[in-house]
Amino acid sequence: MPVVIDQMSEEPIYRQIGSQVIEDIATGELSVGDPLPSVRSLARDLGVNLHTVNKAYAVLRDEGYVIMRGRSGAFVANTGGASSRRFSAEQNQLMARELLRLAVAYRARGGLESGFVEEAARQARIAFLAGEPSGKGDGTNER
Amino acid sequence: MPVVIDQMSEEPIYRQIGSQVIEDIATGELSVGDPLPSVRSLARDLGVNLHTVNKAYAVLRDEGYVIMRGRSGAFVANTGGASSRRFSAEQNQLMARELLRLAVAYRARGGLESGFVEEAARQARIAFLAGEPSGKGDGTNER
DNA sequence: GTGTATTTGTTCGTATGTATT
DNA sequence: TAATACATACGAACAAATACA
Repeated sequence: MPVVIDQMSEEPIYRQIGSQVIEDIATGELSVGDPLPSVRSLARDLGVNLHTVNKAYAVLRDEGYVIMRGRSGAFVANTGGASSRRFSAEQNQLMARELLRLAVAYRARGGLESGFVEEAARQARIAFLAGEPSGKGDGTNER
Repeated sequence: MPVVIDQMSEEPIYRQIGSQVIEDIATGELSVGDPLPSVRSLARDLGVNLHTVNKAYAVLRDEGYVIMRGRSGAFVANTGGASSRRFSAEQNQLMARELLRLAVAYRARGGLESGFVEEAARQARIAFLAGEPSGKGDGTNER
């Protein structure tokens, strides 16, 4: 996957990298599931900092072109850039697993099924009550 | 014990394995005392490294779902988390935070409050469906 | 029983992406 | 931009348990 960087260009380097990766996907040079070079190796080849490549990859990920895994690196995603459709099905399945895990642990502590459901309903009320999820994720503002 | 791994998922592989083992325990497919596949065999079946499976088992052990006897393998412990049988307010507060986090994320994906509560109730039903540990002769012979 | 081979979990080291400073 | 620490995943080598002739 040859990538050429023009240091004199006005376009940011991370954008140049990203554009060329998208180009390769479009032309078919990169297929779905293909691995991208690691941020370190590509950064070395291009003579830029690894954060520059990482930035490029992160943007591509946010745009839905690639997916990134811990050690395996970055891979071409199966969406041609359709960042909008962000697999809610997978997210829901993941959430279901988490809920089951919590429920099993709750039961193991001696809790009852009704107690778990009630607690879930209570937290749901809090989550959907807040007009703006300002502090996304964190739940220290319970009461 | 069929385990399915999604290499493209954002959830770490070791977590995917662990969640599905918990699921099998909750549904009764895995009973107390049942041996889990060896880390190597399962790793080979899944096409991942043995350390990934080992990590999954280690987490399950720390959470109390399984016990590991050196090189004899891993076995299902007496009902998830039974090691900490006491009703812990601290644990429940942690659970509440998790629930709130899941609910907020669910809402962010466009879900409704009723949908979240229903899903929680469904998972709770599964979790409490498994056979109650009828005071069996334990079996946690440490060492 | 004994020696060998296989299987198993463990230890050490490495590579990678991410977050923090 | 650089440096660091951390979490995830993999590979090679090791030591204990097991199986077998």
